[in-house]
Formats: sequence, structure tokens, C-alpha cells
Amino acid sequence: MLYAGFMSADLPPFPKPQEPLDTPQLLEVGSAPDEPCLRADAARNRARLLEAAARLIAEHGAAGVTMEAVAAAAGVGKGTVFRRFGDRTGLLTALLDHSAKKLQADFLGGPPPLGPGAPPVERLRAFGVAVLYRSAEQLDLHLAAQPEPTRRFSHPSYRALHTHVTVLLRQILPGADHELLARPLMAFLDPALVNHLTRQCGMPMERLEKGWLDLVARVTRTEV
Amino acid sequence: MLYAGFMSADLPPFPKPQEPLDTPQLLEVGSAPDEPCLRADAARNRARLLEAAARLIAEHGAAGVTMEAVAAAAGVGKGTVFRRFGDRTGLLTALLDHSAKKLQADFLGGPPPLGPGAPPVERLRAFGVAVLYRSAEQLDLHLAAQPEPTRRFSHPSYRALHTHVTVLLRQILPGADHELLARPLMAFLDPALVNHLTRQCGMPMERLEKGWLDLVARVTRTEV
DNA sequence: AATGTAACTGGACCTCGGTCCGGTTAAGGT
DNA sequence: ACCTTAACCGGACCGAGGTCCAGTTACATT
Repeated sequence: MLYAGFMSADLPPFPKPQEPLDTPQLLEVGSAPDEPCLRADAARNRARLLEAAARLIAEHGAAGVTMEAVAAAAGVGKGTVFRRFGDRTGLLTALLDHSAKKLQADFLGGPPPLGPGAPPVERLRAFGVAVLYRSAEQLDLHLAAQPEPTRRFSHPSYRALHTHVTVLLRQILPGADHELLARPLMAFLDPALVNHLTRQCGMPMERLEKGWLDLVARVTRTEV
Repeated sequence: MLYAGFMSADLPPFPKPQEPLDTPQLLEVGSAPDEPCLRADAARNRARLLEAAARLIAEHGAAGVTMEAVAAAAGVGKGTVFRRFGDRTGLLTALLDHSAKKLQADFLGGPPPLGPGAPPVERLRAFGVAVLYRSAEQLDLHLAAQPEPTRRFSHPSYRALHTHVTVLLRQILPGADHELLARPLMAFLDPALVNHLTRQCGMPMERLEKGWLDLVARVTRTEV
């Protein structure tokens, strides 16, 4: 099936010919050497940048870290950061890439109930819970990595999740408008919402989890 | 009931003592003279700014208008803009304020099916459709006015809508977690989503409308 | 080893949202 | 009419994201 594949590839050569959001950029999941032959110094700088970014964020929080600071901490120029990661969102996304890949592998090819083998409804339930807790773990990073609203829905990592939900819904509700019905489900898992509900409204995660299960139950009820 | 009231009041005196998002700032809907005795020159500049902003946005699109340009077009300094509207989001929100107030008045005290009098489910249906089309009308402005993701859910205009949905849900589903269940419904009406579905996916508004009605039907089904 | 070149580098530079503060002015009391 | 003062004004200033391009460097080819 391999419809998915999060964005993690580095930027094309330059000068940005990229519309990496239009050209689907679907890598298969398990295989890719997803560093398309990066020059040695470039690869080294990439690693340094990621490491520096992770460290600074751990120290000062995701919001209080400037691109220039990351560049300085990695011992490279600011231009290098942007060449490699495109923009701030790209850098932060790259930091989340590992956990994103793992999540994807889990629900795409892992053991049930997340992976194939369990009934679709059950997979959907497990999927939401997994995403919910993953978001909660790295909330700050997810928040800071959120692209501007206009591109949110085109972002590869959103699309992969949305596609998965759509596919599951198709199996559960053959007659519905899955593409559309998947949206509110996805929205419930939005890190920004999780942030608001837990930190500003003070809800415990258990309530969000209950809410997700309830929502899935309501949406996927077939009788009438 | 008067739980709502969009933000439109000008900023407090200065130096910004404002946490207008924490202190609920709930004005009652129909009454307020919502300009709390603005000095003559200030009021004049406020009007000029709104007019200039509207004109520039009509000419160059909401995204291509800088705050400085608005200030210049209005014949005032940049500081004045920020003093009056707080930030970019505030200015754009003020431009949307009229239609926001009207919408609010409609679903709060207008004729059925939007206003009180119709059965709650029917009101909810009408509400979504109304919000959907309102978003579609001024998409660019809504998009540009969107606050940063962190504050999106705290923003008065969001809260008013969310509260209304919650109240309707409470009438329809006495036993459910309305507060939570309202979120995915609200998310379906998010201007950013409407933008993506219509402009990038090319869906017609009719499909979105169908989608909303379907979603409401699923979520509010009461039988087991 | 020499060479050609595509890719990479770094930091000066630009833009734009947002802040600051010394000077100005409208409004109310006398 | 005048004074006081709180509110307002404007534009210099700042920080941070993002761009540009002249110089440098890794790799392939011969």
C-alpha cells in the first residue's frame, strides 16, 4: 500500500525548485535511505544542526530558540540552516521525524490493534489514542513545528495521518464521504487542541482519550 | 443568556495591561456602545485605519498588506495602529467584526432556524451552514486574521461559536461530554480547512454543506 | 595530480511585526 | 481663557525569519 511516508528528505539542490507540497513526495515507508546522497560536509552540518537544535530546545523551550542561535550553536552560518531545512518549520519537523516515522510504521505495518489485522474500528480507536499521547509527549515541539494555517493540511505529515484515517473509514462506512468525515476526527488530534485542552483548560489526558473513543463511536455507528 | 460577545472593544489605555483573553471580556450582545469613550482624534484615526485597511486588502489581497502600509495609507504612524488594535490579528479581526456581530446576533436572537425557536438539532445544522458560507465569503480575511495556533482556541470569536455549539449539544445529548464533542464540529468550520478543501482540493461548497449535515447527523444520533 | 563544476557555505542584508518614548493634543475643571 | 494631565501620536528602533551571492570545497573525471 505504501501511500504514506513523512517528509524528511532534505531539500533539493537549490535554488529552491521545491514545491515539495505539490509533488506528493511519497516515499515508501520502510526502505528509503532518505538522505539522497548528501555531500559529506553537508551531512555533517545537518547532523550538527539537529543536535544543536535538540539541545537548545531542551534548555530553553521550543519557542525560545531562534534560528540564528541554532546556527551559532552548530557552528555554521544561518544560510546553511535554511538551505538544509527550508524554514523553521522544516527544522522542527525534522526533529520530530523519528517519532513520526515510528508512528507511521506502527499503524502501517506493526502489530494489532494499531497495525493491520485488527478490525478497522479498533484500529481507528487505537490510532487516535496513539496520536493523542504522542502529541502530548512532545507538545512544545509539535506546537512550534506547526506550519502556517494555510499549509497545515498540505503538510506531508498531516496528509499521511489523514489518508490513514480515510482508508480506515472507507472500510467501516462504505457509503460515506470518507475524505470529509476524516477531517473532524483528525482535528480532535490536533496538537494545538491538545495543548489548549490540557494546559489551558486543565483536562486530564484520560478525558481526551474518552472523548476520542466516544467520537469514533458516534461517527462510525452504522445502523439506522 | 448573553454568554457571548465578540471581541471588538479597543485596547485599554496602555501600557498594555491587557490580557483580554484571560479576563473573559464578555459584552452583552445587543446593547453595548462598544467604543468606551474614545478620544476624538483616536476615534477618527481608528476609522481611517479600518477604511485604509479594507481598501488596501481589496486591492492587494489580505496577505500582501503590511501594517506599515496600512498606517501610511491612513496617514498615521505605525505605532498608532498597534496602540489601537494590539497586533495584526486585532486589526484584521476588527475588519471582520461587523459580520461576526451579525452572525452572533442571528444565532443568538434571530429568527429560526438559526435563532431560538427551532429544535436544537435544526439550529445546529443551520448554524454550521451559516458559518461555512460566511467563512467562504471572506476567506482571505479569515485566513489572515487567524491568530497563532496557540491562541486560536482562546480567541473570543472562536469561544463564542464554540460555546454556542456546546449549549446546543447539551440540549440534544444530555449525557455527553459537550465541551469536547463540540471541538470536532467547530473544526469542520475552520476557515483554514474550508480554504484547503475548496481551493486546493477543488471541492464545491455543496459538498462541504452535505458533509456538515452528515457529521451533525452522525454525532447527534441518540439511539444506541 | 590536476582540473572542472556542482554543491555547499556564511554572513551581510532585507522585510515586517512589534515596542518604546519624547513630544503633542484633546478634554475637563477653575 | 488658561492650566493640568491623561491619553494619544509618530517614527526611530529592535529582533527574528528568510534571501542572496561571492567565495569555498568536495567529488568525479581524466
